[in-house]
Amino acid sequence: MRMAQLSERSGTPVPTIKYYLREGLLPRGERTGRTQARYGEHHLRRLRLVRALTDVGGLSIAAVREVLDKVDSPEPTTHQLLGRTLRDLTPTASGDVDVQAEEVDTERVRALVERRNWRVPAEARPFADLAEVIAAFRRAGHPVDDTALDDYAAAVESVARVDLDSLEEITETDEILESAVVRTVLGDTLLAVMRRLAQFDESARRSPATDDDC
Amino acid sequence: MRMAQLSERSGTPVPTIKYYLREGLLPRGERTGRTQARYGEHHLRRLRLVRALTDVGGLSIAAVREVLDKVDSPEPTTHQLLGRTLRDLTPTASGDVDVQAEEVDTERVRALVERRNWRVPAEARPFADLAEVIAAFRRAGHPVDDTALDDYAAAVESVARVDLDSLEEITETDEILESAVVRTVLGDTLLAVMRRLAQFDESARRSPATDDDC
DNA sequence: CCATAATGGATAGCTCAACTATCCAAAAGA
DNA sequence: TCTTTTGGATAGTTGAGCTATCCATTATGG
Repeated sequence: MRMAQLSERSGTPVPTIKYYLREGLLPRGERTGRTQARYGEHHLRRLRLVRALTDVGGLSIAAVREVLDKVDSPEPTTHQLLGRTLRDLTPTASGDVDVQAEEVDTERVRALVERRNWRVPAEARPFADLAEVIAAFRRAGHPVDDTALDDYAAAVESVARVDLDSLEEITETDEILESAVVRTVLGDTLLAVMRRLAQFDESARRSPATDDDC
Repeated sequence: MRMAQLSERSGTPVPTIKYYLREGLLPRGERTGRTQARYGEHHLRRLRLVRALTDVGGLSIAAVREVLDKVDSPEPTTHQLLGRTLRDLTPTASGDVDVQAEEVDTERVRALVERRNWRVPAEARPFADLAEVIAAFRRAGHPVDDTALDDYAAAVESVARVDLDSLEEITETDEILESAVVRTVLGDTLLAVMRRLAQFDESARRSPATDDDC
């Protein structure tokens, strides 16, 4: 297909597609002439993937390029590569928060990891990220206590089991990484939205009053 | 204290504080002269709150202003106000995603809510949000099945119970709304980061190989 | 008490990300 | 043939989130 069709079928304006081509988010089409090119279903899929990661997942163009580079990497999908890819998907909008966690926060994360028997090294990216988030709670004047942390940890453990189960169902090995990225990034948004629904329900359950509030 | 001290104690540049004052994220200080004003601990707390919500929570300035307006609203903290405040904290980075969910996605959300016995009306904001996220999975070529949805729902139910428990511990009624906002917004980031750790652990648990990968 | 420095507020400017518009030569279609 | 469309290159636009400048006033040190 040509770019116009790619645009129509994906709902993305042609100039935006050209921009993605320039930025390396989308591979070039197959050249059929000096000023002509063809695009296939693969391009359409990739384009829809990019839109999902940016629009719903909230990733920046630069972040999308980074993870797609890994997804396209030719090396086999080993546990290491999977781990490295997931690790770099920091959910903080900017990603490069220069807020440094204090010693006390890092220590709490270390203790949590030990309590949960998590096999993650203290050098792992999300390890430091978690310390920073816990520090942010404290600085905002609303610290989280260890009980809540443990409860949250138990919840994400079951989430992670579902995540890994979903990946094991995938037979095409070259789709595993892409699926892991999509399910992790969009899954963050899904869990956040679902949490609002559950909060809403739990709040209604605890409130004795009539609640016909939309 | 004066603005210079407010800046130093919060780690925020003076021009940024002035910007927040203009944007209504921070109340004006108490005027002590035609070109002088005093700021108190309340301003410092509020400033740190703003930084946490933007830097770590990923909220836009406009979104922060909206939720702070509700936090500052003089009406008592009823269940309705709490629900309305939490409802409007859409986690999607932009918030105003114009991607429309299809009928099939909305129907799946309706069925999920029924299976879980959630007391949320179909007109609630997160209801439509969830349909949109599920649609995004499908369009990206990696649909979620109902089994995963149910498992995620069970996980967020326990998260929501922890959330509401934390709120019940708060005695100062005028702090409940602020705490709900902070715990919800920063909690999204915390859960996402913790999920990475749990994925990392679960992956290591399932992989027979040696994994000294950072 | 006077000179100097700092302050709060208003206004305008800057920077970056994410597009969007224009142009052009070549190719496609009528 | 001749009009339209295409892909690619280049430059321009928009909005968010700061940042810099200016000025009258106020604090402050000698």
